[in-house]
Parts: sequence; C-alpha cells; structure tokens
Amino acid sequence: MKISDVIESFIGEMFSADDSVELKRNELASYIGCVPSQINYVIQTRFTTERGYIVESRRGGGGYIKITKVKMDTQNLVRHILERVGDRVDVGTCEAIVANLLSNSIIDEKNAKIILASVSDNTLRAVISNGDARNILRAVIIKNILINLA
Amino acid sequence: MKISDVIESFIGEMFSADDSVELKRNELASYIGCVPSQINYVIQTRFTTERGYIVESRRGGGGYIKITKVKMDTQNLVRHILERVGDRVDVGTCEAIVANLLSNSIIDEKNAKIILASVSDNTLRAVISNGDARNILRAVIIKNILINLA
DNA sequence: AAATAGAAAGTCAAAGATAGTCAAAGTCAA
DNA sequence: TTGACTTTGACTATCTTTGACTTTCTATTT
Repeated sequence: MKISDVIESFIGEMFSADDSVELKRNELASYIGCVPSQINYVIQTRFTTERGYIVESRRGGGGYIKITKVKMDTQNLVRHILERVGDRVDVGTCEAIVANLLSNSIIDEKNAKIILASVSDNTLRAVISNGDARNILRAVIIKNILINLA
Repeated sequence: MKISDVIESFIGEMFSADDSVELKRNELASYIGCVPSQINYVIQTRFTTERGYIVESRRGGGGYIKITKVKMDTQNLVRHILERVGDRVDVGTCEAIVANLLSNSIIDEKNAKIILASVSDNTLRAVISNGDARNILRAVIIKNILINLA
C-alpha cells in the first residue's frame, strides 16, 4: 500500500466524532515514517476543496494543520454547486447561484451582497483584464466561499 | 497551548465589563510565567489598531500598560479601514479587520467566514502565484466588500 | 534645583519551532 | 516508453520565545 494512502486513511480515521481534526505535521510524519512534506502532498491531493475539505495552518511554535470536513446536511448542495461551477464561471451564473441560495434561506441578504461583491466583474476587472482568467479566478473564489458556508 | 495565546486570552478576559484594562507588564509576566517582553509581543500582534485597540503606557515607577477597545459605528469604521487597506493588503491584516468588524457587530460569523474565504491565500494562490499581486487583488476584493457593508 | 538611584516599560535581534515550496528522482500501469 | 502519480529532501517562510540592552519615569538625596 502506498504511503500516501496510509496517511490519507490515518487522517480520515481521525474524523471519527468531530468534523475537524488538527494535526502536527512533523509529529504525524515521524509517527507514520515519512518526510514531512509528504503530509502536504496528501493534503493537496486528497483533502481538497472539491472533496469538501477546508485546510488551515500556522507555522512557528505551536504550529498546526487543521482540516475541516463539510457537514453532511449541506454536503449534497455544495457538491452540486461545485460541479456546476467547475473550472470557470461567469458573473451571471454566480448571481443565479446566490439567488438560489438566498431563496432557499441558506444565506441572507448581507451574505449575498458580500459574495456578489467579491466575485463581481467590477471588482475583478480592476486586477485581471482577461475575461477568461477572471472566470477562472471567480470560480476559485466562489467555490471557497461556498465550501466555507457549509 | 502557546504561551502567547494564554496571555492573549488572559488579557481578553480582563475586558469583561469595562472597555479598557490596565496592567503591570512585569507583574503579569511573572504571574503567567514568561519574560516581560513577551507581553509586548502579544500586544503588538493581537491588540492592534486593525483589531480595534488603542494601547497607552508609561514607564518608571507606577508604570502601566492600558489597552482600550474602540467602539465605532459602521460608517466610521468602514471609512477608517478603507483608508488603511490602501493598494495592497496581506492576509493577516484582513483577518484583523474581520475580527474588528465582528467585535463591533457589523458582521456576523457567517459574513466573516465568507469574507475570509474570499481573500484567503489558500483561495487566491490557486490563481495568482506572485505574493504581491495577490495582495493587490486582495485589497480590491476586501475594499469592494467593505463598500457594500456601509 | 540638580543629581542620583531605582522602577518600570520598550526595542531588537538571535534562537527555536513549525509549516510550505519546488523540483528532481522514483514507481507503475497502460 | 511514456505519462501520471508518488516520494524525497534541500531550502524557504513564518511565528514564537528569550534576554541583553535602552529609555523613560518617579522618588530620594544633596
């Protein structure tokens, strides 16, 4: 069995009760017997946004890596939207998604305003002139927002 | 738990009723069990202007450190923050700003999550590898969000 | 009033503790 | 044999802890 798979299932089992786990990179690496950077590799390939995970970390003394799993009740909804967004998404689709979330009371007016502000063409055009590049960035932003909502 | 976090929460709890606390640096350091300068470190990293705190102090006999939490209305706070953000802004500053908005009840937890998700390095790194370019984009995004809050 | 001693707080850079990045090398199935 | 996936490790970035040295007050002495 590949060591990456061992790491993946080890972390997976840490999610028994809670929906988030915190780990020490170096500690886990030496326990499992791999180089520390392999933990990063596993996180980057297995605990991704698309699969419903949020990863936070801090360096320095008391540093950690925290992985949070999207809750079950919203998982389906999010997965559905994530699929719809894909690699790139235009403003219109984002507006439709936000309207949908709003009408389903998953977000409120203020949430909607914030989301639309952050993915509006007005905002992104200030930094990226290429339309397709904007759509790619927009997809990344809205997917991260959605996953954090769940 | 990191000693800096202990100090932070200790000071935080001193804000129970009042909106300002006064402490003796050496006294607190020896009570908590750290070097005095670590109190400075915590104040400089946690009780910053971005987070809405003002710090005053005096040396010499009867010296003290006084930390005051500033309460501002939405209009002023947003204006103030917009000025501070400028052309580029890093993640740490954004986190401090969001913490400030949260503690002033201008946004709620969900709003905070959305904002942080949209400006996190995790999100933006996926599209822009240059750190400075990310800071520029981040400034544009958070400013647009702030304007929509006011 | 001026000088001096003592009491705080401030500064800064080095050392320590973690995590992240990236590209080269290895592996394995198609 | 090639291409995707995995493994490794050197180097980098970031955050925290520590302590020596400096600055600024207040109190006391001359």
